[in-house]
Amino acid sequence: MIPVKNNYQFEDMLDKHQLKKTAPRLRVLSMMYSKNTATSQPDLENVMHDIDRVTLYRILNVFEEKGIIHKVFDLDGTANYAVCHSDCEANHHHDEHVHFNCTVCKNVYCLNELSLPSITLPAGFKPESFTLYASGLCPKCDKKNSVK
Amino acid sequence: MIPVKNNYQFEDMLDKHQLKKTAPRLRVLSMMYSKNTATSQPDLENVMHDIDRVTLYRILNVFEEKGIIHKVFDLDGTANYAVCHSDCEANHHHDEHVHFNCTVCKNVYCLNELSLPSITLPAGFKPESFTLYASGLCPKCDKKNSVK
DNA sequence: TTAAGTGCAAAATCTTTGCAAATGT
DNA sequence: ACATTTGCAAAGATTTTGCACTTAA
Repeated sequence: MIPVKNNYQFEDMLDKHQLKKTAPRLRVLSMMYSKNTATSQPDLENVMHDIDRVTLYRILNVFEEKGIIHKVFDLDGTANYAVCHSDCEANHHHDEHVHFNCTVCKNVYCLNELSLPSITLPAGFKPESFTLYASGLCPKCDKKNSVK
Repeated sequence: MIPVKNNYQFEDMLDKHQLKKTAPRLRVLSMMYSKNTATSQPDLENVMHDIDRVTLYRILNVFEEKGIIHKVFDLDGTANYAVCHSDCEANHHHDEHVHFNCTVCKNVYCLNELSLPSITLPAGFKPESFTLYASGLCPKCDKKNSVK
């Protein structure tokens, strides 16, 4: 699990990447670290009405460039962003884990704890990274389903 | 490998799905079966200048609904479509294979021949489908790279 | 003949760009 | 003080919708 972080740690993260510690950036970081699912630009926009749409796009882009978050597309093709493991570097993500996209609530979970089984590709293909996507029912939606 | 098909077979495919055998649909089918990589709407648009942009969107959508093709997003989040295995059904795709996205030519290859190793998800997750995405150099781009 | 499919125009989204004002260091 | 970041307006790009015309069956 990703450990909970406080505001000082978010400020440190921005410092480390030579980013100014602005209110919008700290709020985005805080929101992303408070969830265990990935966040899309619309998710941010729905909550942070006072921050400009464009600013949110720019924050997501710069965080991705710096390796603070990584991008993952959900079943609808919407870009979702999740906080990276400590071993992510700028422009070189180590996001070789499993992404789970719930077909009901649409949330994208990064299952960082699972490692990928190795797989051999046909001759000639030189893979640099792997991601496994699973889709189906997440624990919450599965529970709701069986209760009724 | 997906066997090469002729025009009669494309007409049969449309028949089977209660779709009218129109020229635009036959041309899209023919193009998609002639390649071993997935096709995006822009790909079609670039080649078929005389077919309306909207028609191409609609053809891709109806083919996907009928289970003739399936959608896969590339590294840029662009929707690409690839012809399905015979065991795909309407709205229930069996595309549990490996997708390879080349970082140079951007092509998406469906490696149908590879099956996925089974993987156990954390408790509570009920997966319905899996897809493994790999990205890196495809055989063509790797060859070009090593020649120079 | 008529239901389905296409083309065009226009609307709705989604994302990026340019620039002046505001903010962090 | 100065470079960075933000907000706003506008441009670009992508995808969808409505509707009249055309085509396949």
